[in-house]
Amino acid sequence: MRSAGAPRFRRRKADRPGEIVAAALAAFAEKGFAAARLEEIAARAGVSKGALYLYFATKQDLFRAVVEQAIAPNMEVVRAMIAAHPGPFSELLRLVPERIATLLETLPVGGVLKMVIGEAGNFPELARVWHDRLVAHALGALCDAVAAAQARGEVKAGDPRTYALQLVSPLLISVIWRETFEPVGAAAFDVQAVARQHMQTMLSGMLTQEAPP
Amino acid sequence: MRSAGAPRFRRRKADRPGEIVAAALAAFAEKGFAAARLEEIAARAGVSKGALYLYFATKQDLFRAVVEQAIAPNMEVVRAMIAAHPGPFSELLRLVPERIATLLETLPVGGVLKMVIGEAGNFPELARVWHDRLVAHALGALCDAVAAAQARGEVKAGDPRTYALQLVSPLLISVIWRETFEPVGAAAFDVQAVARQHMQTMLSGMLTQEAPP
DNA sequence: CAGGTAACTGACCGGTCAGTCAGTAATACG
DNA sequence: CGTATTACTGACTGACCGGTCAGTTACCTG
Repeated sequence: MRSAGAPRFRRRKADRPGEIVAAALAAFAEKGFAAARLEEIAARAGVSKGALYLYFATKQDLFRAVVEQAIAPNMEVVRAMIAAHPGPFSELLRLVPERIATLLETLPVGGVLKMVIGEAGNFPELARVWHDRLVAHALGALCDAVAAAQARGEVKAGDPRTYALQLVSPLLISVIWRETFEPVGAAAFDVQAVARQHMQTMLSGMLTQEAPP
Repeated sequence: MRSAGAPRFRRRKADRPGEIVAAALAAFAEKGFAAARLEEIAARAGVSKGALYLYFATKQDLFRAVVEQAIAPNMEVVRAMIAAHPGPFSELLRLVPERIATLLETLPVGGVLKMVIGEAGNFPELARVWHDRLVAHALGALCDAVAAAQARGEVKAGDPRTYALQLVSPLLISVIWRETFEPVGAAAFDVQAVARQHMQTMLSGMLTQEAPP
């Protein structure tokens, strides 16, 4: 006995997985793995809890899918970054950080980062996926760029992997800061501004001679 | 009917809270708030679960106490850092990072950091305590030192708060890296080495003139 | 417009765990 | 030594939540 024309649900097998993963990403990023409720994820995705299990075997499986999805677009970014700048190191440093900063502000990297850090202890294989498929690639690429610049005599001696770490750390901490302390009333860091100043500092700290203007 | 001289437990009201908090710190740092079991914390502290409730009203209360305790020794570190180096900025930068690195390796800062980042969304008031009582002080002190050095003409123009962020970020990321990716087989960063190289880079990046040897 | 298929629902189950409390035993004290 | 006090124990409870499944309903096909 239901009013005509308003079906209780629609059958949309193709779209469900994506919608569910998107809802799960939001929930996990907000609350972390353990505290996120499947019931709530289902509600956000506009389905019942049971429907989740038509597409994902377990909560961990869903988490895995979320991490995978959160990786894919970022990987593309990394690849693009490498491909675009074979030129002199000073030029790379001038362009890349701002681009990264923009992406960190656009994609929900902060939430995912928080999640990976927070749950790494309990779900090591997810930390492994995140590391092997994304972090290692990105760091490796940056590392190679630094090493190449050193070989060309542009950059001072020093461990290239550590240089890579130095380059990205303030941006990552800015994002973590935003997720952790801003909701609590702490003053924000403007990721763009941090990127600019850090680039400036690192340029004059790493280069063997003053960069051309 | 129990063998003589071996009491089932001792009454040690004074020592219990400290022991329980220490056990809880270890458990929370290892597993995070939600995944840590009160039963296990009690066992580590050598008491039954019921005993926890003689000293702490709820699990959250215990978490609060852990955060508070984890703050205290670090606060002392911050104060010492400020007090010890009114001298020229280059000298401060030469000594402080290595000292910080040592402390990051000694105290269980990594676990606590992970915990605060991971649970900030679910327990905002704890992030607030951590920020107001520790992070803000530390960052503020470093910020003041930078600003003073700028006033003396030692350090280039730029936002001092951002400079402070740049200075500490790689060390923090190193520690987070250790907690997150090393257990999964990722290559480690030697925090000491990172501290040395970063100090070097930042020195020549921030100072208005080459530092005296 | 049947009849069949499978996407979807939602009440339910079993396990887990924070929190309780009646009882027990260690100590303080007279 | 006896007795009062209270730190402490551990079996228990109630709520919650991941996961299940019998039933329901949208949609497809002839």
